[in-house]
Amino acid sequence: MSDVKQTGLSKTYDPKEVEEKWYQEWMDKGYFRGPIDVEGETFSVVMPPPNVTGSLHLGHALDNTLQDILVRWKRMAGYKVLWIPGTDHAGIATQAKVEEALAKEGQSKYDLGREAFLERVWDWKHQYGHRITSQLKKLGTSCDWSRERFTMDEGCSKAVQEVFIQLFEKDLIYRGNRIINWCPKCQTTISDIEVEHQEKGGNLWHIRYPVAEGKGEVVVATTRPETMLGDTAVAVHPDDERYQHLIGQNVIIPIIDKTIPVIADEYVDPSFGTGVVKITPAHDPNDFEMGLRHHLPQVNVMTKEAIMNEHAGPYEGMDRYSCRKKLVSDLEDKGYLAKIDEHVHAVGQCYRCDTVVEPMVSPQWFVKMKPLAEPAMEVVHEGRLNFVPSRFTKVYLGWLENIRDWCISRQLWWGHRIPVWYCDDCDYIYCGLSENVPDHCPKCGATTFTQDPDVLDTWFSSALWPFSTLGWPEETEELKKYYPTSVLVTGRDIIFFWVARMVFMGLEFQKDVPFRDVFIHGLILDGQGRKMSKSLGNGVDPIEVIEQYGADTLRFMLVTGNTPGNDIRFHLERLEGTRNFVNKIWNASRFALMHLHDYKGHQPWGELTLADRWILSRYNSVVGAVTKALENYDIGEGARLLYDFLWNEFCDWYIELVKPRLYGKDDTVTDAVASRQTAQKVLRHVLSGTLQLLHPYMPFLTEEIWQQLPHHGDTIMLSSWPEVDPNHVDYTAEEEMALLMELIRSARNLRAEMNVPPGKKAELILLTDEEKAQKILTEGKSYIASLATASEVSIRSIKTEKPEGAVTAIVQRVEIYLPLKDLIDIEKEIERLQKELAVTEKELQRLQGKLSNQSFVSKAPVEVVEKEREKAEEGQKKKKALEERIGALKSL
RNA sequence: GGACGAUUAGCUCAGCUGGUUAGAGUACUUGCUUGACAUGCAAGGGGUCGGCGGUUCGAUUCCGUCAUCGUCCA
Repeated sequence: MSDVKQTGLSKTYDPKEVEEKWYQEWMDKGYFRGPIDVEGETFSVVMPPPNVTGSLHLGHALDNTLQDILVRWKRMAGYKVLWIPGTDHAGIATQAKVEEALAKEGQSKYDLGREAFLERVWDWKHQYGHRITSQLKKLGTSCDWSRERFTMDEGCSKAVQEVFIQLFEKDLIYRGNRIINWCPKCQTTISDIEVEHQEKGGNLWHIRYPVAEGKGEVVVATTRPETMLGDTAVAVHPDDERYQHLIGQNVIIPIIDKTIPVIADEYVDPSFGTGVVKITPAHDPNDFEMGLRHHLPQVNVMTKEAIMNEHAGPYEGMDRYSCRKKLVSDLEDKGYLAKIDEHVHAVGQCYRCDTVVEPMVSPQWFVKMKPLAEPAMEVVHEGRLNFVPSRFTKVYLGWLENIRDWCISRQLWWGHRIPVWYCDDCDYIYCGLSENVPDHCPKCGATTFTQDPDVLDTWFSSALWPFSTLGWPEETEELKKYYPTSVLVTGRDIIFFWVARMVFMGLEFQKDVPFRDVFIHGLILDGQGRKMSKSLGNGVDPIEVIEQYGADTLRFMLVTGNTPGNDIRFHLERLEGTRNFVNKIWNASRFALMHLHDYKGHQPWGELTLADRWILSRYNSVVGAVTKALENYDIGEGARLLYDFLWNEFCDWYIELVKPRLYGKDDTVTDAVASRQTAQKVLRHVLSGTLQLLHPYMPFLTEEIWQQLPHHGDTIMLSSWPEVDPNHVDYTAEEEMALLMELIRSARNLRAEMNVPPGKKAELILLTDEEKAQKILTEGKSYIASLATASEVSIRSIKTEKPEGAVTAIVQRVEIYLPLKDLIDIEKEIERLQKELAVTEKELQRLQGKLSNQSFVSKAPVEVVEKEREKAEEGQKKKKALEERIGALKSL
């Protein structure tokens, strides 16, 4: 009678209850907390803070799964781990949401006023700010929630002020009247990288500007005719022979009859349009620079709403596009329009609302980038900062090399207020903490100051995230212990926005990189390869996926079959495959548990069978390979290795091989009890270790099973990461099993081709003269019998008489005979063998061709040549055996 | 205009520093209620690795070039 007990586990795994239970347990026990007073090597990560009012999308799910995998792995590997979570106040996005809500009540933020409006935003934050973090918990993220931060909490705000003040004092922050990108809809400036350029079909209008003195005209090409109202010059290239005579003269802007000079500047591209360009310093960044070089006035012709203003003469009050239309038709009527060409050009749009951005001159705050960018580039060259994959280094460096000053002021209410006060009576500026605003202006003695109304770019506070979350500007233990962080995991779309800025801020304020590695992953696309977006409606809600399939399935699926940095197409079918894998592990574990109820933790291994030695060796190799994959950030590769090992080697082979021993039905062993105990030990060891390797990927499932297996410790989370055990590396066992597996497959193939009913046991005769093979066959006889459904397996010498009425296959110098008596059709069998012979001959030919190539033999490494030679020999023997068999059948 | 990535089985993707008979999942075909699992088992079919050159004894892998698609920058 067998020692099988029911486990009480259901046939299919139900993630829901399991996941909630374990997450709660981990939280209650404080397993996620970053230790402070414990010595040891550290591993720290700051979570890219999602928008506080947002909800979890697949991008977050991927990003945080990757972080969680690294974090859980390192924690098991004995590192002192700190993973800080948090959320971002997301200036424009959040403000827009609250404004939207207000609009539904028929109100605007101006109706409320600044203070009341901010209260509303805080209310909103308190109400919805926990949604995304609770969603992250469903995903299984093991971050230290006791240290959760928010970019506008007290500490982060303090850091922001401190950084602003220090940069101001170092002259790295300045206020300037410069050209910025203005979003007429959001009513704020945005930085250069917040402008998205889109190719759009437009026109190139050629406009005649009459020469002021004397006769003639110049024709100017422009994509934005309405800005001509703000022209303060036209420019030509200094070497352009066509226009030499005009340099220094004046031309007249049509319609408004304004006289402006013709200037010469290297910047002008003589081959573009007519080689004469209009210069509008107030509405174009390049013209702005040129205007500075030539001391041209700046004429702003638009309001903040992009409505033409008083400088637009007859067009005052029109929006920029109606103005364009009207102006063009007026020019045409008056004969000033030379021609219209079709022209594709890049139009800058607001990343938030897609409104076409208007370059404008306006007083704003800027960060001087050159001195900050230099060290941020150096650390990469010095190897102190690494990008994974490395190709992203170029993207990062390229941006920093061509960087322009960063406009950090935003005309919003929600955000970090700029810590600057202006004297109401003179031009004195105070920059510092609010509690230290002077009573009297040191310059004029006035007693009233007004704070700058603007707030800072959200990315300004995000840039400080790696040290503000650790408590800076206080000198905290966290900061000492965990800065710099180990790795930043983020999408490739925010290298500029965020990564680069964290690096220079970290270098400036901590004198060290904020993280040593930057692990960049791709974006998640829909099945057709399109970006997921609200407007397309092709988004997939990770929470729905978790509810349907479980977090482990989602996590594993997201990181499988993908290489670092590459985009991922999201296919629902892939979820099913992963769910099946989860279920497979569940059932393999059920099997193990059925046979482990009486497991006593038997001390010695006992006598290991070939199958035991094989699976232990394979398991060991997987331990090494998975660890190495993780070290290289090859998360997908690690997942693949575990999938293959568990499904193919552990389930399909080892469990099948070990069944007779566990059921006590292996009559080939002398001591059935001892054999069973060894099997139990190996089964538990390998399964338990594999679950540990899998834990970073599938935290919930692995914990659930591990808890039921015989184990030491309270949680798999804090169990020690498996290490390679050299005693279990056994290449001989791997080789021997490989032969047996091949034989079994081959025998099964014969049975299938001959339509032997699956349940019917049939005799197998194996012939070989190889001593080694004979030994292996003898040892593996019972495996062959059980897995190839053989009634009897006889092993004989090739020289003995060949079985009659049998079908044949040849595997590595072993001839397999499946005697079927009269059932076989000799003609058909000859045909089958001839097919096989043809394949063998073809391969042999290829090998012989290679070996007879003198340069191959002399130039290729010896091992390679030797390997080819062995294969050729093998093929030769197989060929001979096949020919003999065919000959024998023919002579019947 | 510049840079980067992709192009491998019907579909989705692996394939590290050049030597495997080019792999997986899925789909497909055939047969199976085999005492863990039909979310499963077994056996199979399916690819001139985008085109053209080059380096090499040998190229899916390295180099050049072109094509198509995508992304970023200007």
